[in-house]
Amino acid sequence: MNFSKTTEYAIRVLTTMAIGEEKLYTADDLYEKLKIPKRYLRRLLTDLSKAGLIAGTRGRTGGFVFAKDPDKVTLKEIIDLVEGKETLNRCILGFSACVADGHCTMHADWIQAKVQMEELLTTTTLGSLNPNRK
Amino acid sequence: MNFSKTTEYAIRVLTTMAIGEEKLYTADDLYEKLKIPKRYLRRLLTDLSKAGLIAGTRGRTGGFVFAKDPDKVTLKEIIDLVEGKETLNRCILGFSACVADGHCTMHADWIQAKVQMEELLTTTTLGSLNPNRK
DNA sequence: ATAAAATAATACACAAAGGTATTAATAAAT
DNA sequence: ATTTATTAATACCTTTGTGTATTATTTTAT
Repeated sequence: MNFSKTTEYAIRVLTTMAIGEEKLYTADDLYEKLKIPKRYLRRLLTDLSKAGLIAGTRGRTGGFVFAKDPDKVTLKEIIDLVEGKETLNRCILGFSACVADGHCTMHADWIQAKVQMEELLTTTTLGSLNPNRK
Repeated sequence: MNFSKTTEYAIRVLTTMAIGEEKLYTADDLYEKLKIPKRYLRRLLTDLSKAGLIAGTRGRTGGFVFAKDPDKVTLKEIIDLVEGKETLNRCILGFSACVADGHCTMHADWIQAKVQMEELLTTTTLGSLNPNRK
């Protein structure tokens, strides 16, 4: 029941940028704050800006800016982006094949638990994670 | 929100053995039925028998037998065995560090979803997955 | 213009998970 | 005893996620 480290990194970076006071963050700023491996972080930032979630400007006064409305970016979006869409579209527990060959024997409880998780992922936005709001 | 492929394999093998009619399964039987890569399956079976969930006997009439009461083997046990105990003991979403540095900003909804999942994993036994029971 | 400070791109290195190949050991059937 | 069918053990290969190194590009300050 895990997401990849990269997904974790992405969420931490984005929440930091979406919630924090500052608007402009350099890669080094984020490194100091989050201690995500420097070079890896750089690449992640480039990917996130390609995806349009943040925007990077180069040069001496450059850095990254959060480029969306925090209330409109859901965790599901981020997961889909980093891990690929199929991740959450699989059988309960994330299995690609159902357990008891052919018939899915998962009970209503399971379906409910899964739906609840997905519901949370699609309704939880970066903005809603802000502890200073509540 | 995935478990490893190996965990998936383990659960499929064990449910098959716990629920099925036959008692003795050779590695080839299980391969035919489940199409899990042959050699990898062999190794998994060896691991599962070392853990005491199944018992293997060698020789011409050999094979593997399910060695426990299906009603007493939980999914959590299997996951812990294959992936290690920490897997489920991490922050919500499986993250090792909380999202907004220091304060866990996850709402009660999240905790509830996690608890529900864990509850299901500890209460769902192999026996309870049997579609012929209900 | 030149230097400095930042991102961008590309290629390489490492480790773990997944999967394969080979050989050894065991036990029953003949 | 020999053959056959099985598990057991070990070592290797492949893929993917993670992390590093190097170099190029852009922009501003001086």
